[in-house]
Amino acid sequence: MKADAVRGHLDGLLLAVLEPGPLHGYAIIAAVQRRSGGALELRTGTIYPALNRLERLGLLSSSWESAAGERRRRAYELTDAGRATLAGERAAWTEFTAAIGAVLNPGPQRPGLAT
Amino acid sequence: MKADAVRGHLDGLLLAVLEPGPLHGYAIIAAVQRRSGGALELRTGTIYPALNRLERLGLLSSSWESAAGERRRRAYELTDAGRATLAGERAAWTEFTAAIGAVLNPGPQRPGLAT
DNA sequence: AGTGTATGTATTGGTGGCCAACATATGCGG
DNA sequence: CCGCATATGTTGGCCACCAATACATACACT
Repeated sequence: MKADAVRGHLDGLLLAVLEPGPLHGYAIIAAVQRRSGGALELRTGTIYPALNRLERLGLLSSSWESAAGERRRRAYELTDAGRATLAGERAAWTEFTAAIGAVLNPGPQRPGLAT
Repeated sequence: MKADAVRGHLDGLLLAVLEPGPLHGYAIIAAVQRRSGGALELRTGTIYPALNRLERLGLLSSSWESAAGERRRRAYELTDAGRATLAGERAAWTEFTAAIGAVLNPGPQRPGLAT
């Protein structure tokens, strides 16, 4: 998978992996990698600014977890607005793949029956 | 569809619309738009440099058509290398959608049955 | 006690690909 | 002869993401 592959779809990925429950940055990277079967390897320089942005937009909320004997970690959680946006991202993804897919793999042409 | 949507997939689109036969620039834009159901509207500033690049790479060949009573137009045609690359782009597209899709819409989890 | 490794958060600079805008030319209908 | 649709092309700019870097701490090992 080329480096730049997630371009334009990063927000959806982040929101999606946070849907089941809160995660911190490192765990988000691991979750994306796992759920993609190892195909997507996000970098910290990619997600931290993105998480920050999503929080500023009100799609995520964060809180520091500092259990004793643990490094401090910041857990991100979906807000209601985030959930709504995630639904939108999923719809956009469907449209996007349909559009590109239709050009890349046009179904069997049936001349004369096109609508 | 956001403006930047085709980023990273442009080459595949161009090769795909040229698969059935040669087309000139303007017709390529129209073909992509038609096959995508109107969702993808490429700009001349997008495709002309791209077509040039693909020709330099040997994936396309071009020839000027100048029928009498017609504006001059440059028809682009797939080369064998272009056809091979198109196959690769299709495979890459499948991988790409599988990866993003798996993160965005993880199938019903079946704990304990994961492979 | 000291060293290394894995975990964890964060910032900075750079790049490349696409778009918006612009420039130009011509066939054709009114 | 004027405007519109068709047609090919160039230039500048933006911005999202990556690579590299920096730093801090828990824990295992010696």
